[in-house]
Amino acid sequence: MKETIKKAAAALFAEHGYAGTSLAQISEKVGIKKPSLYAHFKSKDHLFECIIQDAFDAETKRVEAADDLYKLLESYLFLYEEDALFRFLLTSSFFPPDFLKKRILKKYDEYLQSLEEKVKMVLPSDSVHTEDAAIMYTIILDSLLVELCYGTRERSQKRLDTAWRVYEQAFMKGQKKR
Amino acid sequence: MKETIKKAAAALFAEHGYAGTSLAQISEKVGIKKPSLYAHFKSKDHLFECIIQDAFDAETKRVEAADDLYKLLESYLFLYEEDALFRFLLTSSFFPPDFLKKRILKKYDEYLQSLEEKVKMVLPSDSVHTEDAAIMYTIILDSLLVELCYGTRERSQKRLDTAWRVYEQAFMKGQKKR
DNA sequence: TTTTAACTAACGACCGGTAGGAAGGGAAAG
DNA sequence: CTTTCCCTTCCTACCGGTCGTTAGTTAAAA
Repeated sequence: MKETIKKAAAALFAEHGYAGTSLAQISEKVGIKKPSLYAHFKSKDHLFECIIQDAFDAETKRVEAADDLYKLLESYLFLYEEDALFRFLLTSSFFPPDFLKKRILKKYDEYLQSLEEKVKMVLPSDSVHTEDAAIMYTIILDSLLVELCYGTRERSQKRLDTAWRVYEQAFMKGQKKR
Repeated sequence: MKETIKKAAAALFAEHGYAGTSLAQISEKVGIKKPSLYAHFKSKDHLFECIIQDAFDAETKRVEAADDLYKLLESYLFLYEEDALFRFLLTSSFFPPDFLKKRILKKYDEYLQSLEEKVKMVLPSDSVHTEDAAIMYTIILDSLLVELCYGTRERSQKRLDTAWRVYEQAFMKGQKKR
């Protein structure tokens, strides 16, 4: 049940934001009455925090498990379409409720850092500009996430293709092409 | 007075979102009572729409007046810090209230298109990959806006530097460096 | 027998919005 | 020049509705 509630709430929070989603909407989507939510979560804030913790954990695992930089980028295309929890993470990071702003910023920082380390690990150590490569990678990722929020799937794919061509040319010369 | 209200509302909407900002907060910030707002705007929706129209108009003008691609990117760094109306545009585009989602998406499309045309105008016509250059430019811009929302000023600047170095190398070889 | 998870009822606070009137300024009429 | 009138802009008081949350109860599970 707890998971059912989190799932429904994540979808609603992702679409309408924290302030724009009411407990009445959540309970209705789950199929229970509003006060019943309090048997599982002690407040709206608490519910939100539980979900975002799940979302960060899942995303961290994904990044840690990745071994191909391009595939990691590409995976976000599917993820955005099919995983409400990921959409929740995205919109809540772009626009967190006030009471979580600081903590989310911190987590985003850690996330960026883990991404940079991942890039430095995967890229050949004889590359001269690994730091630049890491920054450029986060640039591509962030722009991809923005495009996913707005554009069509096709346009996101095109953006990824173009960006990756430039990226390979700049930082992976001589490496095996994917 | 109308302008005073719009200014205060824009700052609040930018920080807390549409649903997270109440008319009571706005009127308090302005220094009048809540019902007085209705002498100037017929509803909360209407107020929001007026502001976002202003914001889009201002941003469109800025892009049209630009003649240097790098300077245009750089200008966003200042803009984000000093212009509440721009921050409003940013957050409202990332996360629009439901009743405006469609219209804002459309405006964003037009905005991207005007940006692409701007890039094609400014870049030398003998460039082979003007289309790629245009897409890559929007990638850099979007990622810069994301970083502005989260990171420090310095990190945004670094991101811009790195991205621009790659961009010049890929699309402006042989052109005068800035 | 204790715990858990659901319910109904209701709370105070706040929401966007309305009614109706007071104060002030500017233009028109005397 | 004064008076009247109107329009704008603000106010106080209040509306119905929704918000997140609590109290108290019930029924089934452990």
